[in-house]
Amino acid sequence: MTPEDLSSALFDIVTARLDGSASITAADVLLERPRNRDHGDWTSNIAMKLAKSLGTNPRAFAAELVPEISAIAGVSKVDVAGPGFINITLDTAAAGEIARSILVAGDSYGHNHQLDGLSVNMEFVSANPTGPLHLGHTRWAALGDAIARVLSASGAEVTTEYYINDAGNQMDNFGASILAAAKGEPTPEKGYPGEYIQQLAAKVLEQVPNLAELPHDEAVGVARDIGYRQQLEEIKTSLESFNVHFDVFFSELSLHETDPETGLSLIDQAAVRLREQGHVYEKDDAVWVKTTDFGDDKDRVLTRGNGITTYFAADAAYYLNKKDRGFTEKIYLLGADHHGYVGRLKALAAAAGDDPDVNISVLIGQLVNLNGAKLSKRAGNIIELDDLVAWVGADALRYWLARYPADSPLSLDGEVLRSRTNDNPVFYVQYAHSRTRSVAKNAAAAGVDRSVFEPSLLSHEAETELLGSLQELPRIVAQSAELREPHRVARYLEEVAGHYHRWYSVCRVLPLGDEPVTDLHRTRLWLNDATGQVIRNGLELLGVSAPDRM
RNA sequence: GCCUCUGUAGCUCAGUGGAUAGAGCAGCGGCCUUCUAAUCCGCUUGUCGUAGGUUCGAUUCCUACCAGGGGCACCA
Repeated sequence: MTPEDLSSALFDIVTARLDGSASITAADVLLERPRNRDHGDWTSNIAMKLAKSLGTNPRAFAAELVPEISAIAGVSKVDVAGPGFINITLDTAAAGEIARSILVAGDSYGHNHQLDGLSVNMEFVSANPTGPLHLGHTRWAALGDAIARVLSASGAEVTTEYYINDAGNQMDNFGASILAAAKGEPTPEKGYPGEYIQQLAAKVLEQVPNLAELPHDEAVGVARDIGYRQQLEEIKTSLESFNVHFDVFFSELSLHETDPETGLSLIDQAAVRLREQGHVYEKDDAVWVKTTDFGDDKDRVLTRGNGITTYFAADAAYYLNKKDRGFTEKIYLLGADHHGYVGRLKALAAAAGDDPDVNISVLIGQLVNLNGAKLSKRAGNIIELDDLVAWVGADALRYWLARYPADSPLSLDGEVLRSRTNDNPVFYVQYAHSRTRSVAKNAAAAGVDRSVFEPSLLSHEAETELLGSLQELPRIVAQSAELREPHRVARYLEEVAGHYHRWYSVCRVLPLGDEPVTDLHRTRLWLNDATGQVIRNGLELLGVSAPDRM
């Protein structure tokens, strides 16, 4: 008896009762875990939802359903309570069966079909390649990667993508900064002052020892190109060490390159396409897109009076490129400092003929600060991602960043992240996992194996609670994917870990002293192992390791 | 001025219309010769920012207001 079985059985009963007088979908027949366990294992508010359209009293309607629900295999008790809740209690064996289901499903337990058929482009981080990843990027790296994982686990086809802003003045400023450092000159105006610039300059000089003798513009170009390649490699390495994977690194520069056959760049082509759709006009020597037709608060410039295209033009070309690659949904994960982009991106999607409510999602996250201090790359007081990882560990950092909703302000406290106490929930969860492993190991040594599984024996209150939480993983994952809120997985894991620790303290898997090994011990080993599987699968979705020992 | 996010226990925060609003921390008090005490058990804490509205029911949805964060380029 999985929750899905119960849910579909309930759905059939309600549908039959309706007899075509009202239509409902499976999603309407929502089964929930009641907060108060006195209200049973599962509860449904379907009677209250339907009472109005049926013109009947919710309690009366619920009461009519009770006999049929009671007849479902594995259901031991059905009550109508309060304004019309239907509270369902399962018999012990039916509830315990989930432990076996989990172990059969293994690493795929929790995966679901909520988003089957959805093709998603998930863009995040996209930091300028003019310096190392720093604190400001950590949240998007952890969150974006976790979102991609829950989407995939829910059946979506996901491509993770990093947009490299490798065009424009900033790259020249970057090159000029490296050149200045190579020559021992002060950082130029609008340049990058960080210590890493010195190291990049040293790399450039290794490859081009006569850099200082080249004509200035050429030297800037050489410093820029070599520095860029080096910096991008370091960014990729940092992301790997943070367990964040990108399928595609997309170069903005490639949007500017002209096709030798047509003489047009992707940006030019985008302008043509938008013009063909009737959304482009000229004013004050510039070329504009009428994004206000699609809800933007002002029109946007594609080509400036001086003939140079804007960053927005590249955004447009990039969006069209994603559309051409066939993604039904383009997700952008941006910081709150970019929230002004939402309107123009949505308008862009609409102008391109897409549905802005379906084909594009712009997720805005609040910024992170560390011990109250905000950091600026330009100011040179950056805290690099690598330093943070080395300081507190990738697991603690990723878990902390993933356990809060994106729109919740977040501050990092290095001392808490390093602490081995309940201040730092990652250890609470990881410890629970390692405990399941050590119990399993000791069980093997004590001759307890999984040769017998008798779920009706899992009748202790702590086991009921634990089983109840274990069966929720699939719906938690589906919900996290649907809402793009992976923090729900983290909060759920903390709940599972709590139930496990409490179970551990009252229910022994191993026999005491000279006690014989019983079927209860064997069956509990199933439950122990199933718990380990659930925690491992959940942590995997957050990109956090599940150690066997701590 | 406009847009947007946030406001829940002393602190940090969960809670996508349900029943008596939760967790961790902090505070006080318990349990280690038996599967790892990084665990567990007990006690204590609320005008869910304010005021209206929507309905069987609102911390949750809508409106206004108050307070705080962020944003409103022919920069990238």
